[in-house]
Amino acid sequence: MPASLVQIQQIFDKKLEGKKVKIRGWVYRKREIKYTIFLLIRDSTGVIQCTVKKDSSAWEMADKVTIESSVILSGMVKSDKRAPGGYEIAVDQLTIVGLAETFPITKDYSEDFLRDVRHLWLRSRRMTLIMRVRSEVLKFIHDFFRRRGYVEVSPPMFISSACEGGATLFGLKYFDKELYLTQSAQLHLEALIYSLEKVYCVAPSFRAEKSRTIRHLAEFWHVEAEAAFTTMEDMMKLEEDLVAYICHQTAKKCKKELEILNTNIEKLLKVKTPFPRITYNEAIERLQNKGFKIEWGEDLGYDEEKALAEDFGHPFFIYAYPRKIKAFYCKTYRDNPELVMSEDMLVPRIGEIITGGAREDNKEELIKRLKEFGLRQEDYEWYIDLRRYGTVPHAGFGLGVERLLAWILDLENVIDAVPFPRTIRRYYP
RNA sequence: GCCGCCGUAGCUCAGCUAGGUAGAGCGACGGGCUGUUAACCCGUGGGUCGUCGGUUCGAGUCCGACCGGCGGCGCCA
Repeated sequence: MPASLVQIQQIFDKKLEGKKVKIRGWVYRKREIKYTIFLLIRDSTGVIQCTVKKDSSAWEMADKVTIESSVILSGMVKSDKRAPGGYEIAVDQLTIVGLAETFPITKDYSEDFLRDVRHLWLRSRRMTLIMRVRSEVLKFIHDFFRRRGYVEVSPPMFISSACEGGATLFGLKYFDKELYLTQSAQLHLEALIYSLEKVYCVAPSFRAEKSRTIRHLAEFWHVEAEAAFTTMEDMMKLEEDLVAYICHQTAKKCKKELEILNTNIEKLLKVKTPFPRITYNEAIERLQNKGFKIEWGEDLGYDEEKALAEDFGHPFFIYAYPRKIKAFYCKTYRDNPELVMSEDMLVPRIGEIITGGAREDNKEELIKRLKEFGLRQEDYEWYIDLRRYGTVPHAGFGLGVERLLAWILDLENVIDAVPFPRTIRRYYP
């Protein structure tokens, strides 16, 4: 009977003991003693020990094979207490698909070195698990929005005018013109609510912030949503529902990955809506009581955010900020124009994971605010048009995927939440 | 942009305080071992000590500049 091609996990799940199987994968470990070669073979589903005896016709190939070589092998599945996981394959046939040169990653490594060989480190168990969870989290995000009637849209990456501060734009040559990489899809999403009403996207945003921290990437994945006939309060409810949904689904569907990654699953299960909400004024008061030297009107620094986050231990909101420390498009409170309807969701250790709020929907107010920020009206005429033709109260938000993942998975740095991180210093591989 | 730390073998590091022939472990290679669990034992190779300059009879070590990286702040998701 010919060996049937299986994935490694099936050998452990389906009790293929006594059956002849064929697997394809990579050599994860190789250990040799006089009459036996042990090969630990990994594929995308798991790792299994394979034994090659000296009298086997596969001996010659097994002797030659190196760590990380790609192979196809077949043999009998046997139960053996000495094998990791309880099963192993007694190999009778081994083909080397790609003989690997000496693999540079060994048991002694530094963070720095792993960043240089990121393209190879992605094969590690740890990175593989993180990438799987990332994939699931993205799926949960799409599931959530679609159930709520949101339409996925595809915003442009090339833009002609800034959304956030102009200093953090990446400029680039666009034919004979100067353009920028987008910092946020928000402005373009706003244009789409006039027909679709509720829209969202998952797309990269690019920011030339010269930040050297564990929570900044020059290219990060941004979940953004925008909805018509919506207030900031509606949006905060949507945000907390989304984050709670992601946490609960991840805890449930990625239990195995979270356990191997040694993640605090309890933390995810404890996430409950509604999240605590404090105003900016309350935040300042709390901080002053804690002894922070901060005055009303100043923006919260990372130390301040961290101190507040420790009080809650869970995601929470700060809202109603001073107008001057938030973006031009934020809508002011009509009864107190010094404050804007802007809100941040913060989590312990990482800080801000979401910023959202109501957008200024009055044409005159918007033009006034553009001037206040020293922006040229002609660069934003298309955006002002959205207030000229059937303006509507609306709100939206942006969520940083890597920051959320870093919090969920207790990662030390957001760079591990993305396969090929781009920071001010790193763009290779 | 400001502040701090780091750079020695393919990898992880010691050597620097107090200048005097370049070291260890892992990996690689060769050998040994009848079941290994990132095996173990014996052996062999492997270095412009980040770069340039200075001090000195002599610099990995002391001094200066530069380059590269990591982290903190600010800014942000």
